[in-house]
Amino acid sequence: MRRAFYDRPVLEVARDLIGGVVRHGETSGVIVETEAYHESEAACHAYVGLTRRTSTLFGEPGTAYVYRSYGIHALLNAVCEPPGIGAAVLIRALEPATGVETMRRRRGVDDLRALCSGPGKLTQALGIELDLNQTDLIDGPIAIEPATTNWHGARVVADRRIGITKAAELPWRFCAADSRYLSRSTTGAAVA
DNA sequence: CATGGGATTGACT
DNA sequence: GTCAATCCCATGC
Repeated sequence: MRRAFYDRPVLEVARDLIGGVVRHGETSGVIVETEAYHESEAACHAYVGLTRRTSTLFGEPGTAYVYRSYGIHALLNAVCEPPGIGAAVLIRALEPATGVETMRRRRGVDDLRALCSGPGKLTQALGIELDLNQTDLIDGPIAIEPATTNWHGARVVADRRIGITKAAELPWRFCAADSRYLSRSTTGAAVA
């Protein structure tokens, strides 16, 4: 993607990333699930304002925000909106594409559907750790490529975000309808 | 400096 | 369905 792709309202970016391809080294997968986070709502890390932790979120759009969750997992986000606004899209699930054997080795499981069907799983499968926080998604080790033509027009459904206690009512989770590689099934309605 | 809380996962009842 | 693992970092004394 070009930087301008991320320099837009985070909800639009979250929806438009469905079908895109995340690549790190030889491993890659098609994005089938995302969530949007914005400084205006309490579930977003940037809600507390500018701190050492959140400085990445307030930086250049098209930057990777990688942080540790529950002391165990690394979670990957794409920073959005202009500098000074804290917003990002959490990449929650991928359909494995390339480097599948490497993913299986890193994950310690064989089932294709278990490799990247969760935000902590996909970072493990792609070998993404905290040292990649703040790296550039336009010209850095992690790349996000546009959707291939067969993903254009793919149906997207919106739903409530998963695993949060604040602002849980917002329908800011976006999923490829009928994908078999989601972290959880959906109940939401189709999005334009 | 001590404390508390997670944008999760996998193992177990 | 329940629950512990484990660490970064914000906050408060």
